[in-house]
Amino acid sequence: MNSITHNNLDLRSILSDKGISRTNFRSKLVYLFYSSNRSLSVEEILNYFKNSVNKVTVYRSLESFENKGLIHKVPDSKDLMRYSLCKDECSANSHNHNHGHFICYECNDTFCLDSIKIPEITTLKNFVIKDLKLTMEGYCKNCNTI
Amino acid sequence: MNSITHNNLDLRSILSDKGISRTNFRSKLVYLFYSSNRSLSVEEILNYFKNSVNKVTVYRSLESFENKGLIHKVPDSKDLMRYSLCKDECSANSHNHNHGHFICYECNDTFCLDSIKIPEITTLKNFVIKDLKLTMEGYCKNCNTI
DNA sequence: CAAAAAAACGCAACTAAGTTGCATTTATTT
DNA sequence: AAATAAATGCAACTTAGTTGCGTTTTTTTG
Repeated sequence: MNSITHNNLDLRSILSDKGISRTNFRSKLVYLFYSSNRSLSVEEILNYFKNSVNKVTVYRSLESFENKGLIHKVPDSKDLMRYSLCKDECSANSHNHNHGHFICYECNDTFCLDSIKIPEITTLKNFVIKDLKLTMEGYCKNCNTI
Repeated sequence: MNSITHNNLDLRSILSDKGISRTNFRSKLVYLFYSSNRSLSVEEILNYFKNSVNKVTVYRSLESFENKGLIHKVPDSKDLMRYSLCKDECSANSHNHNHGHFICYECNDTFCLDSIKIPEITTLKNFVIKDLKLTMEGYCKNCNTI
């Protein structure tokens, strides 16, 4: 038995299916993304793996995962690199990012808010909009202790 | 005659009025902001002054200008430090940033879009929103050459 | 299954943006 | 004008991320 599963999902086959080399570290990393179910920064990943992996490997693995449509960049309050698992509608060549993001001050997680549709801007004459980002910060549903 | 003016505005008295030390460099820097009438990055400021000023001085001057309500941070496509002159409604203790920003791919300027009101988010239960940013990227009215 | 090719890894060294401490110079206050 | 406060420049440092390259692991191919 050589497979890692999470919620009946064979995580190691996910790597092969996406065309990502199934190395020891990458298998563990994809497991970390699925089991933690939150956005991850490089620092958080390095802490999780203690010193058993080099930071260069982390950066290159994240880059590869992103290129193959497994994860995507999300905004961070300190403008660090941070990644979340892609939803089904993302693919290798086109990530679906037409949604808002919420960054929590407390847990530092970034939430993709698919329910928030970004409004169409019509009052902006002579400007060509190629990309549009709506980012919120505050306290998320888990950390909101008011 | 010891004053620098721009559009009948005495720029040196602006520094005194805001409680900012009126040094040689700071006088020239405030003039640069008013005369270029665009957002500026540290790199652009250093290039403008060639090597006649130290980067530390630039960083500390920008910090001081911001604290005194003269300029404010604006987003940058590469997440660098970038600043714009404040409008009247900004003061030392409260900057008015409840507006969208547009970043131009071509000239790298960032435009504060006071006309764009950020929509109220009501569908986000149990999240406490403390800050909200709407950022657009593309080609501005000057660089849009279609 | 073994050999060849391709991709991933780790190390060290590097880059870019920004920060800090401290001695010196310039402004402001009294 | 002297005393005080703030700004400047330098060098050294920090943090986040990148690059080159020799070695190891994985994947492909016969």
